[in-house]
Amino acid sequence: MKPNNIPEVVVQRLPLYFRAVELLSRRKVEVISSQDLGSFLKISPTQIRKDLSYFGHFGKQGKGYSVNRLHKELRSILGLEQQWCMALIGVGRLGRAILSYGGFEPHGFKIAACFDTDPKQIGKKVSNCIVQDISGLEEKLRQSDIHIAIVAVPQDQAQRVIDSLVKCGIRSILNYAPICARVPAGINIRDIDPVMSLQTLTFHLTNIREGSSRTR
Amino acid sequence: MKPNNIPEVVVQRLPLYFRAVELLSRRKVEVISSQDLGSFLKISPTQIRKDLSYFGHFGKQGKGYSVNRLHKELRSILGLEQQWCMALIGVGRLGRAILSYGGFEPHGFKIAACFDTDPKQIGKKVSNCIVQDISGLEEKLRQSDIHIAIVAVPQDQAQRVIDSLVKCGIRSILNYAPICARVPAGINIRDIDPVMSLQTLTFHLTNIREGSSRTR
DNA sequence: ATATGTGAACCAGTTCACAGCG
DNA sequence: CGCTGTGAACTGGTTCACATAT
Repeated sequence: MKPNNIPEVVVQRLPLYFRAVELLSRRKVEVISSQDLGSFLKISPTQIRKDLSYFGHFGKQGKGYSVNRLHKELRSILGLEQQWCMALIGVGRLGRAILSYGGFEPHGFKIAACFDTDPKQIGKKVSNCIVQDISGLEEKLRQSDIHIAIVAVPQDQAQRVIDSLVKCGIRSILNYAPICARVPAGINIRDIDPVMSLQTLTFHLTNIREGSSRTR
Repeated sequence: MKPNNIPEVVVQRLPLYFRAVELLSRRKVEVISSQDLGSFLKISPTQIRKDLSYFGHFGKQGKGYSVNRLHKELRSILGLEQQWCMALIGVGRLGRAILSYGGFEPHGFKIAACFDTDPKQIGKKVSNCIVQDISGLEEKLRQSDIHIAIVAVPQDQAQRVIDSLVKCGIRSILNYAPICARVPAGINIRDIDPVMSLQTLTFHLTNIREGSSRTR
């Protein structure tokens, strides 16, 4: 049961399950049924069972899922047993906000280096991180174990930066730039764009209609 | 052709189209075919044509879509002809980052008020915005035209805050808190959680397999 | 000739229904 | 008996194929 072709929708729900199970674990809940987990996450129990069954038989019939077991399994499936080092590209207003954001480290994600092209920034220390010239990226990647890059550069520089990240061997990118980046097959990119989210909200506000909606 | 039941997936692609068309407009491109727009956005031309056809007949056979026309239409469809005022709830580290982020205003989204529960914060000025007690929210909503709330409070306060937002009549929420919030039907909530995005990336890094992936 | 708009065909993802196990 | 795990049925979203317009 070591799968190799999980639908992407399923992969996107896994972190959700993990988060729920972390919470349950903290609350000392020991067993949870797909029923209860489902009503908590607003996902159908069948969905949850099917998703989890891609990876193994974690549940106990008649009982449910051991929270502890599920926690461990999801941690392993998602690759969260190690700490992940990341490089931040772009230390403008957005980049600085990301650097000062304390939400990554508790989850095992660490910004280990930051880069910029602006000569005025290079050498400066921002949130305990010395800004380096982006030309040093490849070398830095060799000597440290950075596997994820966060892109926080302006729109017009983003594609170029992403290209050089890929050339340096980065395969995972968290992209905050408002572009539809072109990446070769095998490279994973995840976009974060609050403005686009807001625009779907205003669509609903403008086109008054019933029914709530969600995304991930 | 004024629709009332557009699939949510379609709604989520509209901002993407809008962004592309904005860019094309800036580049003085006058006409674009679904073909070309598709290869730019990595979306099939048929998909684009079908999506747009929900809202009208914007294209010209044999030519393509007038960029200008499409820009205007999408602006109208998404409700972006007006400026939207937003309330930010929570001015901790994350909230401050959001306040200082300059990416909202150029797109017509303005943080018009910010709130917190921490007495130490109340009355302080953060990025030109005076922090108010959250108890003043309902009044503030009455006197201004705020229709969107941004939630940037800690996990354990988020559901409570969202409940009171809903009670105050807010129907659109951009949620940065790592929770699966319960909202009544008719309320739209969009979650932004970079950690979850990172976790899907580490899944792919850990379970080495081919094929790139994307989300929105 | 070229590109849109759209019903029909197709496919992926979700839900159903139930067998199997604790 | 309760809840998981899963093939089968279904749903809705995407792509195909072509009629239609310029």
